[in-house]
Amino acid sequence: MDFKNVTIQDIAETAKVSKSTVSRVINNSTPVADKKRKAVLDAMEKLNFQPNIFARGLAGGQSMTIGIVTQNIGSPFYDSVAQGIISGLRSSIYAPVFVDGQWKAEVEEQVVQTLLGRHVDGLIIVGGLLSEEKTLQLAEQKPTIMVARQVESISDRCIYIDNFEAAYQATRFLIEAGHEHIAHLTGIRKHQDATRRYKGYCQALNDSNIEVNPDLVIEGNFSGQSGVMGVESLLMRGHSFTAMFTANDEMAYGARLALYRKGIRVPEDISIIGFDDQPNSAFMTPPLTTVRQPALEMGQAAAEALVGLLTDGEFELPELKADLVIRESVSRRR
Amino acid sequence: MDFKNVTIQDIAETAKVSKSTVSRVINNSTPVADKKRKAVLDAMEKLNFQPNIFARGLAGGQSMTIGIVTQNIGSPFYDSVAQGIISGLRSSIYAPVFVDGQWKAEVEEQVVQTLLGRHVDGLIIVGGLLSEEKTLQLAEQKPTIMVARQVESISDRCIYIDNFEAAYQATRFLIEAGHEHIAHLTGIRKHQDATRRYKGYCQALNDSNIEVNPDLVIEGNFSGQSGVMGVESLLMRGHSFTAMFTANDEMAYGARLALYRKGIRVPEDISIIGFDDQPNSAFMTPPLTTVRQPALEMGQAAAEALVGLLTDGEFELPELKADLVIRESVSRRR
DNA sequence: AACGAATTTGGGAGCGGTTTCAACCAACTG
DNA sequence: CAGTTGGTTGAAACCGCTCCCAAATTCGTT
Repeated sequence: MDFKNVTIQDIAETAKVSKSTVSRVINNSTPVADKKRKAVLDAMEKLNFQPNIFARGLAGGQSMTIGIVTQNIGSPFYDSVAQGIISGLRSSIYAPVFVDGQWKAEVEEQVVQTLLGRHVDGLIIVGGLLSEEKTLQLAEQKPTIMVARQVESISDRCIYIDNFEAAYQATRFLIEAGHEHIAHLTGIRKHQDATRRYKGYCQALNDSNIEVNPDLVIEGNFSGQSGVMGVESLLMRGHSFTAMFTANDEMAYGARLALYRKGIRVPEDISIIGFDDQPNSAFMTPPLTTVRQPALEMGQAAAEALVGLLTDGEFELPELKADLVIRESVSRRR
Repeated sequence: MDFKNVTIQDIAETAKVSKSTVSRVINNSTPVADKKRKAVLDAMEKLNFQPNIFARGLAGGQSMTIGIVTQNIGSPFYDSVAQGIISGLRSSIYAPVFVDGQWKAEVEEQVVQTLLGRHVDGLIIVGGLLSEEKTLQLAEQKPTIMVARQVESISDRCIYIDNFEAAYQATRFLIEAGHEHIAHLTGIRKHQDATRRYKGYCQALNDSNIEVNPDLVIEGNFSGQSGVMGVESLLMRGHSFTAMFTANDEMAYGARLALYRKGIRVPEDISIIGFDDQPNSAFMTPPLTTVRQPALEMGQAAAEALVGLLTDGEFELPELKADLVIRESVSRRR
């Protein structure tokens, strides 16, 4: 192919204009006579010109990249968000750079620094543990959108679903199916989402005049393993229950396995409802009833909003809602 | 914090040397007198200097980034590889940039171009459909490592497990457990891995003097849904079988669900063995016996090899093997 | 026809590094 | 002690692009 890199200078020469003019047509920054514009465009086409991103960054201060901080790319939820971001960015000039915060505040701070060091033009932070203060500070120096996390002071730049409400609905669904003794496996306490889901669960019970039984609430950590342990301790405690709500699907899988081991049937003996609607949940046996977070949409909306923010300062974040996907893991209690 | 960006010039001034010298201590390119080196280092420390990546890239031609092409970041296997790459790169000066090829040759070519346009210093391609010719061409112009894919002409730069062998072992395991009628749900035909796994399955049967029954082989597409459809057609065809080997875990989940729906027990009536050892497989009911691909290790090894290649031209790719993780989805046939 | 205003253009100074090249300096040789 | 030698150092060119500023051109007026 082309051996030497084609520069703006080369195309300026073949189009018989100055490189300033070339730069202008590339960036649409100043009107250029149609004739020259065409000449430039033709030359670019002919020479297969690709602007050097470093030179651009150096001179203009724009990197055309946006940094994305996720927590644990490996988990299905973060994946879907990432996919959404990718697709939301596809038609823009921005390319995503992903870094992983691993749900550790120090790591997260460090990767953000890396991103800043790479002069990303904007930031999307998915979840995470960054303190409100730091987040705010960050958002002030760099266009930032938060996904799946609510930060008071910049709530207009956060996109998230109402975890409290979603958990409330899930629990309510169980109650309406006739369940009264409903266990709950929580997520990690310091995760905002986990506590909101817990509160939604409590509220739903209260609203139906069912007292929250602390013995039926077990703290998990969002892992499958904690799901099996949760069920084991629940069983050990001896309080009977006919349904359970787990703070994510992963734990539901674990719970389901533990139950299987004990020969307890799902949903005949115990109903389970999860949270997230991971792709695999449709293939659990029985298929898991769960709360679907519109992860893909969230990512996409975040990306589009950020591009808007970067382009003309205008952006809009939709109100996304979680909804219940009803499958077969919940049975009606007579 | 620091308001204006600190440049090499600033630190040159406070250290009372020329910027050339500063550049030298940064890159260790030319010996510098200990005194000055220390002065420079101190100044860098004091001013919290961070070299401008664009300037570096422009002047030196190095971007300190490496491009990673995955297929469908969302799938567990690719995720694990990505995690491995991230961790393999963590201690290096290189930062990863991920792009998604979506298992589509055109998309893949395009994202590779994007990467090249961003002047990545090296490339890691995970899986993918790029033609051998194109791959070769790419590998010549940019240091490249292929993961989970074997390309003849640059096989020293590929890291993959022997899919044929792994499938052979899996099938053999079933045979040794006394099964003779073993079904197989294949992956997508044009994926190299899928056909190798299929061949391994055939070979294992042949070596045990069991004829491959075409009616027991169903073409799937690696999705859970294709797993349920696979089982449905298998059942429809009416040929009895007591075990099945699916080309990945996802399909095993689907198969398991379909069986559950028909009231067929696993593993009592039918044994299942999968491939990949996805994190969720340990929580299938019953926990899935499967072939573990050391995805994380592959990613890590690839990253380290690439860094080696980039640093001093030396690299080494370990021989990684898949191994069987035996859980509870296979039963002994008397 | 002449003149000022409004638009397009081109020139050139950066952006912040790397790298070549020549100058410098101290130590070593004969 | 002059002449080398080899290791350090600084000056300056350059990487490719953006953007300010002034020059050039076009246009509308009087």
